[in-house]
Amino acid sequence: MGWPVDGRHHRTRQRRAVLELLAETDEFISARQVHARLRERGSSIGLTTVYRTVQALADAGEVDTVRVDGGEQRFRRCREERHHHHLICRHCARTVEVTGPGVEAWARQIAQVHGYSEVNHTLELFGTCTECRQSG
Amino acid sequence: MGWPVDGRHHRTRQRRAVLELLAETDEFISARQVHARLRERGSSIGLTTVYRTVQALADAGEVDTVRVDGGEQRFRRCREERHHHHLICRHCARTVEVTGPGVEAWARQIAQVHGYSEVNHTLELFGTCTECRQSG
DNA sequence: ATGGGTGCAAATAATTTGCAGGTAA
DNA sequence: TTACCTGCAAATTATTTGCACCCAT
Repeated sequence: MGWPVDGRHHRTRQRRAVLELLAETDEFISARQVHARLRERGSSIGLTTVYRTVQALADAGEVDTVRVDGGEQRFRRCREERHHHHLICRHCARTVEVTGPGVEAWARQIAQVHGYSEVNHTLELFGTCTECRQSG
Repeated sequence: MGWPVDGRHHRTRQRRAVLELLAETDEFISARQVHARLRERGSSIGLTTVYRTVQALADAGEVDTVRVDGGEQRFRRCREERHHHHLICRHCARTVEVTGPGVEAWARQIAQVHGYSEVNHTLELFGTCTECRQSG
């Protein structure tokens, strides 16, 4: 919950590194990418630790996640506090956070009509960004 | 494309079996589940063939797919011709097809504002259905 | 001290691919 | 015939876990 600062968790070099990398990265990246980028810049860290760290951050709601085609999970630190969605470039993964005005209310209503409770939803937009369209 | 009836593809016992099972199944099921259910009812079929068949159907747009938490992919034959979304029970996978009136237009507009082209979106609702709430 | 953290190697899990036959058209 | 199809075994890919050791508190 209170991760990454909460009494029972240690502030280690590895976790700081992952957090820093995510803080300066604007696209959704996979655990393996986090691992690779950290190694490139000389930071010694194990892939296992990266997996554990990003997963913990996701569980704590500190980062958003999406599943891409191959079933791979990708992570991104959220800027918005409030609930929001993402517009993601399918080529470079450049991401914009957007909010869906009617969506939340619509979802609640639809769920109620069909007798479903405790609803939540996933909504992601995929497209080709300006730069990728030009270079593609 | 024109799958499952299109000149260059054979109508085999295995494909018919997968198609039939999907036709009578109302929840999203995984390739492994398709395989298991077919075997239960005595139909001999290889897991590989199931994977290839459901994937082909998905590519052809004959079935919808969602990714569940573990990254596993699940398939379901769509009833609706038009574009639609799903309200899925997170316990039993019972599914209802729903349409999001404003969502499509909203998505197009958001994408345009940010300069993204060729947009599509994924939108799924997850909740607990009436029956599962009572028995749970 | 000591309980959480780390990372290697091995285990899982989902899905794909190589290849030697089968079979629909 | 002749593509296309099937299925086993082996390979891939993403992610998790066992475990001995390390370190932040």
